[in-house]
Amino acid sequence: MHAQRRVTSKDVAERAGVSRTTVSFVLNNVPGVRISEGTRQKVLHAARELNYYPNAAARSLASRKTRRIGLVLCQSPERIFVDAFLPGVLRGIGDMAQAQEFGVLLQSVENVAQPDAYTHLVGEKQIDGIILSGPRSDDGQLLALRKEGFPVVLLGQLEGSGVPFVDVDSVGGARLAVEHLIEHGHERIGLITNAPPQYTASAQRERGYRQALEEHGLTYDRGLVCCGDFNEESGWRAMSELLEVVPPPTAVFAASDLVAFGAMEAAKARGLKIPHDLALVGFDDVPLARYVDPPLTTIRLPAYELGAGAGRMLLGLIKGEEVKDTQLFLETELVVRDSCGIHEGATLERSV
Amino acid sequence: MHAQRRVTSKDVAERAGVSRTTVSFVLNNVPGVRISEGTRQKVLHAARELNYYPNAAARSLASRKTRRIGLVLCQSPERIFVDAFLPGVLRGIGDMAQAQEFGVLLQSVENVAQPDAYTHLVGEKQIDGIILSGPRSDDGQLLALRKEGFPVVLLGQLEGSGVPFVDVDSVGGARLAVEHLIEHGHERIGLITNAPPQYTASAQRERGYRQALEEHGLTYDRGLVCCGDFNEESGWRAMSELLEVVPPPTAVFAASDLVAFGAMEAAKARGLKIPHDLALVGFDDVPLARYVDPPLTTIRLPAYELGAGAGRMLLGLIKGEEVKDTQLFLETELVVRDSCGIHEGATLERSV
DNA sequence: CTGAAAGCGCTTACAG
DNA sequence: CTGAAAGCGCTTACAG
Repeated sequence: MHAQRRVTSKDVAERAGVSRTTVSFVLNNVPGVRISEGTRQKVLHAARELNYYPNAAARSLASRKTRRIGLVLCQSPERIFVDAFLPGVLRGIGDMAQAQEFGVLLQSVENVAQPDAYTHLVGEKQIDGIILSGPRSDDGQLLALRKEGFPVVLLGQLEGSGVPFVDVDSVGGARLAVEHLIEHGHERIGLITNAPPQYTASAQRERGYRQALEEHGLTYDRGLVCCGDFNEESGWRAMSELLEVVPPPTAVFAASDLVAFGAMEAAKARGLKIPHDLALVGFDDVPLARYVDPPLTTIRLPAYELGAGAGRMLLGLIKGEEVKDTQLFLETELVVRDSCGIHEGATLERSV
Repeated sequence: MHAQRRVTSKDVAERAGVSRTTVSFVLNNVPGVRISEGTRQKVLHAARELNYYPNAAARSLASRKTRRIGLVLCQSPERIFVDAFLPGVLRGIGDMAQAQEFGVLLQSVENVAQPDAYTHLVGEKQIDGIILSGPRSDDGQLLALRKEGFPVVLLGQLEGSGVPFVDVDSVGGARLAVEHLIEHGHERIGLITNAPPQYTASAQRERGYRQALEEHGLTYDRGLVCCGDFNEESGWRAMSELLEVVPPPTAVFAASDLVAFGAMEAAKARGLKIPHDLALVGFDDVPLARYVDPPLTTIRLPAYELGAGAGRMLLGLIKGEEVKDTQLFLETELVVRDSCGIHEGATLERSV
């Protein structure tokens, strides 16, 4: 069907009256090689006239570079959360790649720990580097790749692994949320974590909560901390527990919007009005945070920037540039809506 | 760094004591070539021992096949909507590709109409076929590719173009929504379209609305139809107009959840209780539809199946299989929640 | 500043 | 059932 003799660099060379070497030099803009402007123009012209595209396979084979990066998406328990940010992250990575004329090869993986989940991409030389979203410590391939010196950037971090990453500044984000509550007069602030404490992000968000309290002279009360588990249901349960505490908290920081939604429903089910009877702040700013009732005050994650940051870092690594900062924490932003109560007018009366 | 002499098919051949031809034959399972079981095992063994991966570039160059499909994502005005389904669609495509050992190359495109938005992928022989999401009629490249016989499958349709596609059965979905309302006693049912009528999906959803009315002996009243424009704001405006009509509709079908959210707020702002004073049904079932107040009854789109269907069709086309059904309409599903009012117990009294 | 030639690592007629 | 050899279309020392 679409056979029609392929245009090769030979055709371009002939048309321009030069060698294929020269064609390659000008089309790739090879540094350190000076081509006379006349020759350059002739080549460019010929290429355009013939509608020439260099064959990617031939190019890769000869140059040992693929001009492609792999994006490995691991289906983690945080999936719903990851899904909400995927479009932004994808756009960030895509833009960075495109700017350098790199392609993005997508690989979804059920289970990163399975033997050949994504290393075949490296073995087959399909890609020059990898962005791995949702790294896990039981992922043996990752460390192996790392040891070989293959460029890898994590979206999220793997503590102690030394693998370059870009991640959200979760500690700072949590602190932002809790400080906001403190500044508006709350002193008994409950925490519902986003996930069990073995998850890095969970531990970090708790740390931020703790820091905020301590910096403001409030004591950390273990009894005001409950564990969430990614979904709304866990938020419901956690909030139910918190409301049993005597005296109950006047505000709750739920370190995940999804968990916050469940928590919100639980509070409402007990007849509490949010924010009047209980202030609530979430974390993530998933698209629906602004639609719940009341709209949720939360911490926004920079999805696009995460993708762009990871893309930029990986591309730097691939090019052998000296990447100074291989541990990138991106700042979050407090999005004030109604659930925290500050729009209600008065801030809480200090009760002491 | 990670130089360590590459393992090639020559190494495997030597270790197995056969020629590279034979290695290629068994590793690729070339049909019509019978290799003795002994030889086959020797080769497989050697390959495993050496941890051999065939070089993708060399393979592509020699075979003229890339084993990759391109996924081109166009940033359309429906972006927010597309975003909500991207993860599912991606998973569907990824699963189909993976099953056939194909890779997925992602390309986001600002504007499909720009000259070389994605054809360079074809020119460079990066991919064997394309899935194009959000096709537009002013996309010249598409028709050109099509004419060359390059395998293309659309996600969404381009009427009259003859390009294979998989799409949602929008007409059927809209009918489902409106029939549901009719069956529960409504006779004055307003329509807020999801977008201006030049958009295919918009025209189709309106057609479904009309069909449902006519099949149930209700007359189509132009005065009960207002135009949405993708976002909530347009839904707010449209609902405001509809509520001016005398007598006003007792139910409204908003052919997009986002638009429905705006419409819902507009109705509430006028003091109407949903579903008590006005029933509302949306379309899309975006993730947040179940979280609004009241939870929105809507039409669910099969995101995963759209991706899987497009992947399967494209792979068939690439393999030169006879693809019987190149126009695939996927069924939607009615998701009954609270906004339509049927959970309120009684169905509306017929007023005639 | 430019070119001839080797080589990247496979697949695939062709021959036996 | 298996192998020798050409060829896919580039890049890249090397030479001039």
